[in-house]
Amino acid sequence: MDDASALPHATSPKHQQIVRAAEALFLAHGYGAVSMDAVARQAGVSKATLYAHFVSKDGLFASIVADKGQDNPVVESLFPDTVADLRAALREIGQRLLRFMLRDRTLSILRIAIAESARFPELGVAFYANGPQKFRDRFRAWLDTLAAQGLVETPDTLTATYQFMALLRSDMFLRAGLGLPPPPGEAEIDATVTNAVETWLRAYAARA
Amino acid sequence: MDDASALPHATSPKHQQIVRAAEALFLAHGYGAVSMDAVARQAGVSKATLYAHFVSKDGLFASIVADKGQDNPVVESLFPDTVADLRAALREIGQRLLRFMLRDRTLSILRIAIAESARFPELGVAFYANGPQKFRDRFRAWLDTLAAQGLVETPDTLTATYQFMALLRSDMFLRAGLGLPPPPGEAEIDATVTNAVETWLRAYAARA
DNA sequence: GTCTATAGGCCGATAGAC
DNA sequence: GTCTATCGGCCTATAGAC
Repeated sequence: MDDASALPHATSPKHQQIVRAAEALFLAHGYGAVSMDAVARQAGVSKATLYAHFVSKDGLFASIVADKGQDNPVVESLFPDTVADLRAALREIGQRLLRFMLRDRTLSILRIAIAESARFPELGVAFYANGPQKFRDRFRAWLDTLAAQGLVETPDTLTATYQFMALLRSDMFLRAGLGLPPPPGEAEIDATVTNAVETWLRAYAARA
Repeated sequence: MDDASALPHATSPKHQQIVRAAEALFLAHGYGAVSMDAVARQAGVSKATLYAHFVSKDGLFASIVADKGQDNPVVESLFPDTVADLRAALREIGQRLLRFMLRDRTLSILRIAIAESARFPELGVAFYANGPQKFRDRFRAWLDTLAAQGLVETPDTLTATYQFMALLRSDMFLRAGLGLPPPPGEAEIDATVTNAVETWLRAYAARA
């Protein structure tokens, strides 16, 4: 997003101050509610300096949000080639994914992406590609290896993947996205994962 | 929200023009992106008239959104006391609910509720209560009667309800909420409903 | 590169005539 | 009740000194 030939280098201390401040403010309050004055104040620089590093508010916002969602719960060790206990493996994956989806940071990015999807269509695309799509592809590939080993039975591992993710979200993801109190507790998360895994296994576990 | 003793009557023609204009603009563009000038222009009244009917922009927005989400797909005839074909009944309910959730109007309201849930916390509560919660309660009551008849088997009809709704949403609800192209097609909706019903039946249909 | 100071515009909200 | 006209403020963005 930056023009490296004209704009200061991204490793400059003030640049990083600006990025940190903008990230915190945009994620917390959204695009419209954050002014460039507020970003400059929080970053401890003048507005002119801010505009020396980023061409516009749009540009600043886009460069901030474009780099988000890079972290995700896809850890290779979660998807072992050989599985002794399918139920336990699914629970571990489910716990990891659901807790990631319910993190404040994840929900903040989701809210921004949904709220500004009309003004910045690429936001929705980036969020989906970096988050759900990345997990979906990795999980589906894992299911394919399990299917080849006869551990799961389905002609459609893509649908099985979508359903696993949907069962995990249950209604907690919607409720958390809407900011409904109370926030999900440990017990509720554990129970949702267990229920999701049991229902999914009834549909897709090999009938021995 | 209005002070009936000081503000013009809600049945006034100009009042309705304002409400219609504000509803269209807020749902299409969100709270921050819509100015009172724009509402007045689209309604064909002056800004002073607008402020004679609504005390502030916040008040206008709240009174608009508070009345949304009253329509929902809960139709009593969808939940018959006796069910000859459980699969067919679930498919009919699923088709109805999923198509409702994917309507432009529903998604617009959802986006607004999520985007402005920080500034207007009651928005998220109202959306959830008028939409998902209403369907959830009605569907669960229906499942209870089916369980009493031995058609479904579960000690936890609430979880079974959440899972049915989640399986229907699959990932289409998230994708549509993020505005990702292309919008869901007929074939995709039909297939998602079928897959949801089949997976749910494997988990909860009585083993006869 | 960074600052102070400000241009120029749009915003929400109101005053006052009719 | 409805209008025209306008206020004061905050916004994005920039000019000019250092």
